[in-house]
Amino acid sequence: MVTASSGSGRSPSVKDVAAAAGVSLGTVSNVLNRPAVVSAATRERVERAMADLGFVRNEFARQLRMGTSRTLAYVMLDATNPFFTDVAQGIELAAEGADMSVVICNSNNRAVREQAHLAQLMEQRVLGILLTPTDPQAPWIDSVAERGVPLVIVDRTRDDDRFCSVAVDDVLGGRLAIEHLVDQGHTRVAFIGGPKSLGQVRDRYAGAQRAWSEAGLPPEDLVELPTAALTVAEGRGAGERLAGLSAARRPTAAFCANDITALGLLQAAIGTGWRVPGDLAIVGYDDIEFASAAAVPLTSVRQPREELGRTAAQLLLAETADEQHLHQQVVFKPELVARASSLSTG
Amino acid sequence: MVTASSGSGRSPSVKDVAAAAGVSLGTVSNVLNRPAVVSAATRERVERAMADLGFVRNEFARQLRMGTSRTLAYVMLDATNPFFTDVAQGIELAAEGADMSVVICNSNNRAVREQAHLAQLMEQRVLGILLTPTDPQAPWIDSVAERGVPLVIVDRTRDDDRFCSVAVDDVLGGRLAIEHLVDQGHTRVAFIGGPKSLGQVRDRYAGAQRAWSEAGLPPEDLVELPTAALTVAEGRGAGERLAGLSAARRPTAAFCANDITALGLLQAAIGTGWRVPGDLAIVGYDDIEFASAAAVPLTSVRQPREELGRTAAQLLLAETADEQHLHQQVVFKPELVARASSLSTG
DNA sequence: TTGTAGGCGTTATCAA
DNA sequence: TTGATAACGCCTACAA
Repeated sequence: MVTASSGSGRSPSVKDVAAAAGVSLGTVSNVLNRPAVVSAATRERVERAMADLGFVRNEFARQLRMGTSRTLAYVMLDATNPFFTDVAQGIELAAEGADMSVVICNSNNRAVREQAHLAQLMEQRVLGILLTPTDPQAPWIDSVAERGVPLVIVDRTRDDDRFCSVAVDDVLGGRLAIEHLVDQGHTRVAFIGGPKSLGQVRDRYAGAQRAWSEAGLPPEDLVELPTAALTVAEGRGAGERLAGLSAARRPTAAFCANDITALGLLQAAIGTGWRVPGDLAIVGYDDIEFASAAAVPLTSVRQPREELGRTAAQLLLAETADEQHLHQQVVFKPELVARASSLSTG
Repeated sequence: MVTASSGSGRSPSVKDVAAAAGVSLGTVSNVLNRPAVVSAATRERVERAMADLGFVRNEFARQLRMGTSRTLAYVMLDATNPFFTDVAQGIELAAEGADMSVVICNSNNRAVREQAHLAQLMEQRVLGILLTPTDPQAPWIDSVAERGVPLVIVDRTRDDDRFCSVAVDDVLGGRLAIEHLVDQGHTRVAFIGGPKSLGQVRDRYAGAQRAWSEAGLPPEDLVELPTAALTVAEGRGAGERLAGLSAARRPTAAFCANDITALGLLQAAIGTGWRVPGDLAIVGYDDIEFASAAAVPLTSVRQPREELGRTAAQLLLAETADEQHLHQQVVFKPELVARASSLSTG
């Protein structure tokens, strides 16, 4: 029952097992990898020896010999952001289905960490890498490809097509939000979000503007309230700026570039005594778990997060399997989830 | 500039580099591991050859030879729970400081996944394992220790002391919440949470009861509203049950076993038209990011999450370094963060 | 300062 | 069905 290994200097190898079972090393290997080929009696003897010794197969030696691993890696941008954990979840499910394992790394939004992780993963000979990059154009991403390691870009896109990528159409997302608010009869709407250096913010705003002008509404009635970041505090601040406007000039609805900002705005609105959506309708973006848990359940634009991860993993697996693989850029469509914060009770 | 490796069957080894640079294999190894010992000229030649060939050191071969890895693993219970991602963050920081790398696995609350991860990690010869177990008493955890792999239990405790563990004192947390509400003058309070099969719920309730009786208040005035899970919906449901009570019998405050439940309760309260904290004071638990973003910022009990992870990693590193290591159970104290949802204005 | 040789634990090939 | 042996790529003595 108790293992012999505890206390021993190094863990037992196939050689030790072979000696203990009184068979050759090759037979032990056969028990491990092609049990059918070895007789029941010896197999049992070997298995008992393995159990007695507490044998654990050494993955390093195995991979060295085999030359190929069955491990994918996901280098995520921010492990504390629920968006990415859901993406990771999708990746894991797809990998599990293909009998692969996944190692998750976290760059924490720092380029140096990303580089370090990529270097380490290449040394570990992972089969392929999924990456949400700090900067999609960064040159070190190319060097991964040059080393022959398949890489798929997740939730970002690149100008060229040297990689597969999966992303969500943020322009469409912005459009959906505004079309919904226009449908609800709003003719003066705030766009709250920033900074514009974020591609997501730019795209969502662009989609909003396009939908606005297509609705035939004057550009100046889509009021931009820029924020320094997509945080609760900035959302609250935007709410206070809104409160400072005269009733005539004040928008009757706001589209926030993400849910966090929208929650801040909602907090400010309720604090001011506004009814939501009566005095101010609010639409967020991301449909985080807490959007529906808000005091007034928040209308939001949902991105297919798990599916994003699943698809990315599938593209990666396809690329590892097929040498003559053609890179493809998959773009998912977001969808609007309408809740109380924007639905005029009527 | 362009690598020679792309397209070649297998990636270049030290031998290839040696051939390309016109030196011996040992010299290449020296360039890699003891650059000081090789002359500047040859070093440069070797380095150029490595760059030209796109050489990447094979970590498997390296570890196999060296016999020891510099990798820790954290098997987390639920990657989508912000609590655990913060713990993971703390682990990563501590590991980074000790020049170790961390692989994160996710059991998704499923015992079979946990077992599979543990088995795989042992095959990968990780230096040590941090684990938030699905069941702290599970026998397969012991078998990790029997194989001589250090393991630290995170955010759970075991009856025996065969492992180091770090956890937070939930009994104290429950006590803090109730003491705060009693301080605020409440004499009829609801405890909302469940199921009791969760140790956390049991402990928080026990602490609440203890503080309540120590305040000299009659036990029946700490009203238990059990829930089937710690979800928004269950919190909302509890709110509706509260609304069904006559004004005389209705508690003036509620302590929820976690923030998610508290947010559901808050939603119901605002929906019913209650003022918070005027008609109902609310205290949650966990101090998740969105507690402060709620419509009425939520009072909550905060656990030192990053510190939990950091300490766990330090214990693990100590255990790997010291053969005669004594296991210790570290218990952190939570703290109450008072916000508007429980602070009587005036 | 550089080269040579042996072995880490595994798997696969081939012969018995 | 089993056993012996040769790699896999790297690191470290030790020899030159």
